[in-house]
Amino acid sequence: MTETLDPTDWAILVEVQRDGRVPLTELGRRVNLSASATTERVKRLESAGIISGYRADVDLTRVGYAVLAVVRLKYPGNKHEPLRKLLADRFEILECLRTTGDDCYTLKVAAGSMAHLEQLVNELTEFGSTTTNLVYSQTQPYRGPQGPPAEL
Amino acid sequence: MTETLDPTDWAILVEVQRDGRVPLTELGRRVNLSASATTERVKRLESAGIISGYRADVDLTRVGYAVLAVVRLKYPGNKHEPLRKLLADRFEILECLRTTGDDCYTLKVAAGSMAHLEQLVNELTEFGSTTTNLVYSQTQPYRGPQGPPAEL
DNA sequence: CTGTTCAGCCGTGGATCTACCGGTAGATTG
DNA sequence: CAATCTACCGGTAGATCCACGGCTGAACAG
Repeated sequence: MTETLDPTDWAILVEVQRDGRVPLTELGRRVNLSASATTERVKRLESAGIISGYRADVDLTRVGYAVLAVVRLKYPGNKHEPLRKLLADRFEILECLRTTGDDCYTLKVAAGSMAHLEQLVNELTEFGSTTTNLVYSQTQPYRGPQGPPAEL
Repeated sequence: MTETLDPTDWAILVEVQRDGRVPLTELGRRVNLSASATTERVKRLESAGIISGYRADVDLTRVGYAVLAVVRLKYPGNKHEPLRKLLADRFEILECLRTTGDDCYTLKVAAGSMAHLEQLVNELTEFGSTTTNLVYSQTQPYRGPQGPPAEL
């Protein structure tokens, strides 16, 4: 459990989060390690589940999703299966966080138009009351951890 | 602008979002295309900005970030530079969405402990009133578009 | 001190992948 | 019809991946 990550591991993590397709030889060059040592470390990070996968980042607006919204869902019941099913079916729901507080779920939703968003929110309103906020802009598409957490 | 994506392009996007490190030859096999044709399409998607990058997914809990939270920030002023600076400095702020509604910003924040989160929220409270919700769980780490948006 | 163990690193060589080339079929245009 | 364009294919040289064995230094027991 207590996998201690040394500075080289963190350097690798920073690099692969920035460029997930960097060849292992080039990665080794950047962190001052041979290709084989780099390969071993990356494989260790992968099989330990620290690197859980690699993914391409797709620009939503350029593929037709002009509208991004944050929808908070106040969900009175505790029948979670129908909601899980909706999440599995509707790929427009990019992310779903279950949280503390009045709004049990916080969703990130992409839609092609306001009409499309309206339809999605209608489906969600089946489950409870919703609060929707449109997204003007997001600073970074995503950003991962760059080092160990501050110790307090 | 109106880059029309055919079903093969979408198949490629789905695959590289699921496995960003798949070799182009294997990717071609999966979408029934030769390696060179696949390479051309991927490069076109990249240079058109549709694929904006590749990144490794790091499991936050396994690298010491035990706490995930959604912080909404009500930001009365319109001096945005100091906030931008904080975002650039604090890598614990994973995502920052500027939205409509009372809460101008919605942030996703990772912390190593409640004390660490408290400190981060204190820094944010310099800018305005905050609402913090802890995250119990998230369905998928992330999910991108799997096809064109519904037409309405 | 000496020998053992082990983790981490390196270099090597065969298999695989990438980048680039020319060639072809079908659609479009003049 | 000829010219052109797009998307595809196959082939090849060079780069990369991957599994292997050897090397080194630290930790440790005798």
